[in-house]
Amino acid sequence: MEFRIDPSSRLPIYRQLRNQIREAVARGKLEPLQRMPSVRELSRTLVVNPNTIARVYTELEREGLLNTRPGLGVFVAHPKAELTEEVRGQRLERQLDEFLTEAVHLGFSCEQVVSSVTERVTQFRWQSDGSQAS
Amino acid sequence: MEFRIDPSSRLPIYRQLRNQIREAVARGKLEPLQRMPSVRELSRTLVVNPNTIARVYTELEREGLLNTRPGLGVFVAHPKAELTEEVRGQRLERQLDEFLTEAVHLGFSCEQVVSSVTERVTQFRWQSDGSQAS
Amino acid sequence: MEFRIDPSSRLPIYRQLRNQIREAVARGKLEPLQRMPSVRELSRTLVVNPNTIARVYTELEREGLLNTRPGLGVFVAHPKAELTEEVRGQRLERQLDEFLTEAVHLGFSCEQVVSSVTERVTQFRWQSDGSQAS
Amino acid sequence: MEFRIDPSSRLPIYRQLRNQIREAVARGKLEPLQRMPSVRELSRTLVVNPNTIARVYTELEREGLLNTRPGLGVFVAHPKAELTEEVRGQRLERQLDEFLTEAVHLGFSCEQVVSSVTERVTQFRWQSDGSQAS
DNA sequence: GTGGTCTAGACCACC
DNA sequence: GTGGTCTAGACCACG
Repeated sequence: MEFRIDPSSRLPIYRQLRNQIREAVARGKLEPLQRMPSVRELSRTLVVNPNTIARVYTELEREGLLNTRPGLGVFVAHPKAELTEEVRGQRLERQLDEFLTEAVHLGFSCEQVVSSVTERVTQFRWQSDGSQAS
Repeated sequence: MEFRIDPSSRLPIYRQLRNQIREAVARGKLEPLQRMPSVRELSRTLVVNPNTIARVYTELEREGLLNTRPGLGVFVAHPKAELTEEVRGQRLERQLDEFLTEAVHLGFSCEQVVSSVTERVTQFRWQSDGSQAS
Repeated sequence: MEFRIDPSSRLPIYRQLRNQIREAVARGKLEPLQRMPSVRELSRTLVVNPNTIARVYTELEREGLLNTRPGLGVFVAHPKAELTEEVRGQRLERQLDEFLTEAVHLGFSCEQVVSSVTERVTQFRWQSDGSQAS
Repeated sequence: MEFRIDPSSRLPIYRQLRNQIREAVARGKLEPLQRMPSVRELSRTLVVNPNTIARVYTELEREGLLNTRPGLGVFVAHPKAELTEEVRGQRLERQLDEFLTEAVHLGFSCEQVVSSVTERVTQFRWQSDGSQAS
């Protein structure tokens, strides 16, 4: 995996990196048990302070996406959904409305949006249906 | 239209309000030429610093969503998409990937996501197809 | 509320403070909507680096115990349980076993432990029953 | 006895193992005079560095839970509570408050907590009352 | 070697 | 004034 930081972005470095890792996991480009680059290593390659990298890893661990083993390194975790159905539904809806709002203001039509979704959705790693949701 | 500030959100007040206005326009709850509440009025009803409200209006005017007519008030603008086809496509894609990433991590299945979209999409005000921007 | 840091403790400063805040909330000594001391203020009174305080506040916000409003300060949040019943049950059990293990090694009897619990339990702020649990 | 290391735990290996041994003793699954697996043996079965196992045994010997007899192996010690009544009480209280704090934040009710305790308490090996320690 | 903690001090955004 | 981000550099614990 390669990550890239855009220093000219108004988005803080740690958020850029965090988002990229989250997306990579969601796309299956990073798989469970896989080892992440070490804090110092990523720090060197991205030319970013080690503390900033460590912060990203710490946050993603708290979210359950990564596991860190002291002395060994940081690893991609097995997915597990710990949230209530209600909360999960609310969050999906909120994200969806944000997306649709943006799409409207960009001037797209309903059909264009739906077809974008059905097309793009194939690039991600989904739970098999039935497992856990509303 | 009613707007609400959620103090428990980590999102700054001005962004919460800006997002709500953008969404209201996208949903057709605010229509072109409609008058917005004055800065002072909104400031009172939301119990928010007038400077903060003014900032929101200013930003939305820059985005082309609102028009300020000095002495008369602030009005919802007619939509106009000024971006190139390429930029619009990129932005939609980026927003979409963000949404899909979140959906994966929330543990939803592909089918659930697609059905949420097709259902929710009806609540927004879309361009009729073909006309899409320019 | 008063917080105290024991520099001679092997527990990191940020964990000491975090635990104290969590316990204060659980005991009702800190109530929802109440304002927390500012980062800089706590930093001065505890003679601890502001970054360390900020870290505590950030983590507690992510846990849902605190809300931070940029420019205004940090506030105690309204409680909300977002986790699955299953996860909640597992965590309670794990904490309980840890406690009981310690109690055994300290040489207490079953009766002494149960009476300690029933007595001590009154000092905390509980959900009314029925609301949400196994 | 079987011990298991959970890689997805943020707890260092040596602490996971130490806790498991302490809990096993408290539950009576490990009894006084019983022989523990050798350092090399445990190292192989858990796929853990021998130094790490040795460290655990050393620490538990210092705590008085284990006895090492050079050339013979490591054995579970006879329990002996050497602490003063005051210290024991303080420690129990501290552990208990920690447990109750967690329970509150998980959203349990008072009744649920008490019933969990009275139920779970039967799985541990308690001192008969009166004799409590010394 | 790995990650975790802490400090000092800078600069920015929010209200 | 508030909190948020980032850097530099130190020291410690883990395996």
